[in-house]
Amino acid sequence: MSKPDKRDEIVRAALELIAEHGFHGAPMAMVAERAGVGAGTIYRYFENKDVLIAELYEELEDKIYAVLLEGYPTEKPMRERFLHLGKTLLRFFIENPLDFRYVEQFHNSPYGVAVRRDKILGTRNKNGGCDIFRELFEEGVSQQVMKDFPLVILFALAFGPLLAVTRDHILGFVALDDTLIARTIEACWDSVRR
Amino acid sequence: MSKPDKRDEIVRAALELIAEHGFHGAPMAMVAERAGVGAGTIYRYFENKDVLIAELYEELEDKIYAVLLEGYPTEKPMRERFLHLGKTLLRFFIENPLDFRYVEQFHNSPYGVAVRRDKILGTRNKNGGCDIFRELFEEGVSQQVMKDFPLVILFALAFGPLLAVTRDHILGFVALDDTLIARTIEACWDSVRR
Amino acid sequence: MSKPDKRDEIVRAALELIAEHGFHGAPMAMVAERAGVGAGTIYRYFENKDVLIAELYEELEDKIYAVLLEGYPTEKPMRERFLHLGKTLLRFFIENPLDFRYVEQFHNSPYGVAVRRDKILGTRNKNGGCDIFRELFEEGVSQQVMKDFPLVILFALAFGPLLAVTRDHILGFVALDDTLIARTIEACWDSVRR
Amino acid sequence: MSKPDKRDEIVRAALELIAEHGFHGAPMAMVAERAGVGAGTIYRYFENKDVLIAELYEELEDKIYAVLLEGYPTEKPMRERFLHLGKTLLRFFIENPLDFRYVEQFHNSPYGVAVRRDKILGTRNKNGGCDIFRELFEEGVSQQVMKDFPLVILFALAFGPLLAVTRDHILGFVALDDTLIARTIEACWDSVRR
DNA sequence: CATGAATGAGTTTTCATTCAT
DNA sequence: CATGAATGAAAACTCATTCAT
Repeated sequence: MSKPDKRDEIVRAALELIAEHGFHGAPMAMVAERAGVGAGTIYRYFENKDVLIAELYEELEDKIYAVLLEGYPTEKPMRERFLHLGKTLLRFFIENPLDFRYVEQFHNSPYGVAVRRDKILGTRNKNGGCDIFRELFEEGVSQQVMKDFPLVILFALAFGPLLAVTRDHILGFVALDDTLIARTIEACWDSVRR
Repeated sequence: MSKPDKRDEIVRAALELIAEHGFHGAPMAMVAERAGVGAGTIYRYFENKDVLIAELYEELEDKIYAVLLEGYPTEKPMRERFLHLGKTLLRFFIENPLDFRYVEQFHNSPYGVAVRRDKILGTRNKNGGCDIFRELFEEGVSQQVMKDFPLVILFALAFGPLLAVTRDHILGFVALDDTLIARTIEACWDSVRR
Repeated sequence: MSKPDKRDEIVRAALELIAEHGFHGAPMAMVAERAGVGAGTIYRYFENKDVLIAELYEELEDKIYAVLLEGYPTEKPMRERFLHLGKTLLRFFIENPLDFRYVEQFHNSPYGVAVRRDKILGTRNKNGGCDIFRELFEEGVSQQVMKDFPLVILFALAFGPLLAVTRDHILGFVALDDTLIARTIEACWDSVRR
Repeated sequence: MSKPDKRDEIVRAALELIAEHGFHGAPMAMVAERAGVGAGTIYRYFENKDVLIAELYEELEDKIYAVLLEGYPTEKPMRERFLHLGKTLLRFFIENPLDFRYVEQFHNSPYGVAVRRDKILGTRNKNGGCDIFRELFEEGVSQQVMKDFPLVILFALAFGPLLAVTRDHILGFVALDDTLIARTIEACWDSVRR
């Protein structure tokens, strides 16, 4: 019972520090201190810093996928499903800025590139909630509701603005409320739908 | 003739290394080595690493703005102007992947955030080609051709997918040709237009 | 037992090297090597080189004050008290040439000037054995046993020759024995007494 | 005519910078800049930095000796000659704080120790105005006007307070006027006279 | 002669990782 | 298992000196 506790503390501390200061602004000693454990203890749970970073990312991904799947209107029309996913994701990021900052940092690092490569090439068996998007887009294309783009481009049209908008919100460049969130996602829908 | 040579070599080396390995994966010693100069030489041209990073970014920005303005169809309808900008930018990034990677790294760093803040708040007098977008979007909104969004969100809708798509192309996840580029930018237009 | 050991070794190594070669002739790497520790270890005990230098000085000061106060003839006439202090200090420096060299280096550096300023302006609460001199001189002036000089000048008359003579002894320009020490301090007394 | 000009400018620049910032706070490039010459030019006049430092010191010494000898009352009694030397030197230093700071820096450095050694051991043929003190003290001892001390100690008794007092004056710890100067030197005389 | 751009060895400091306790 | 003191390789930056122009 004490083992998972420590692990969780380490993960939480790493998330906070990396989200705020970046990978290089979060020395292991600082992570250990904030987690309330010894520096060496981290290495009992994670082989090294890279592994800690990668596992932390995977946990976040799982968390996000769980949120996305919750209340996902499987039977509703595609547009509604798209809007649900977009709004849920945007809201999640806005309410969990640390998670967002971390995910962003991760994607913009060598680690992130490798993970994406695996994911897109389908190497990874566990694609998590990502499949939900893939299915949605594939269905959208095949049913001629969405534009006939490669999946990767549909992802870009849907997520690109979403991430950019979240960043701006967190940095205080724009204040997103529910209305604006909904309208933004609808604009994204305009870009993917026929 | 030898002064600009060295400076250029340093800038080129920094661009390559930072684009490929990030700011922290490009030690000054490595930059010097790749530039074919002594380590101390860099400091004759740039006060410190931060200054080198910032100046390199500014040079890239100027380069990009010049490209965007070239052949900009001032008199044509808004849609065409938007498409021109989008396609030109996308093509530029695809043809200059190092520049793209660098700009991305920069934006995702403390430096970049500060610069964006200045730009959005209009503090910087020299906003370069950025103004061209601002004007376009402001005109689009006021003439009710574009959706009535805050500027920041219009930026996100236009650039978000563009950057995402470029990243994927560079990583080899999708092969963008002229047709795909045109269609992608048109999809972006769908998201901003009424 | 190992913690004080390392710290002591570092302090000792720093004292030796700085005494012999000056602040700039004692790189941290050299201090570490002579102390038999890793370079990074120094920074576990001292925040940076300046702090190491300052703390080392304070330790020396405490040591010196302790020596001065030991056997200080509080009740004896002023002349004897003066001679006691002078002779004790001179002997201490001669027997601890490294300490002397270090204190001298320190006083002749920006650090030292700041410390002296604090001391003279009485800003520092802990003036240590320095007070013993101040009291002696103040009493000497008020009782008209000493010349009516500002304190600073009395200090100069008493310590100036003492430091100069120690330096010469250490450099081998003169060989001070107990008799010569006593006579030298008596000469100093002649300069301050009425 | 232009050669000595440059040399003088270099020497002046070095004096100013070293006096103010110490040897290590006066890079050759800075000396060159302040002197208004190219960095390489310094090396046409001085083999290296050490030589520059040493020659600068010698020039200062000559200057000081010249001042001391001017108006030296050869025929007057010893006391008056002593007071003349002391007061003249003290005044000179107070009026030329840069010179003083430089001389002090020099004495507290490896360079200075070597020079003093040469001087005291009489190795150097050119002892400059130092001889004037030597003669005075030797005469003082032999005529039993001064205490029977080794020369080195008499030097210490005379110069020690003088340098200390100058330092304090420059640092603003005491304000020396003509009266205080005279009284201070008289106090020094008390310490050397029988 | 004069220059000042170029150099690279040397300096302080940080931090991921290990290992004796 | 947990610890955290110790490590040393690596980073940014400085500066005395040289040498092509």
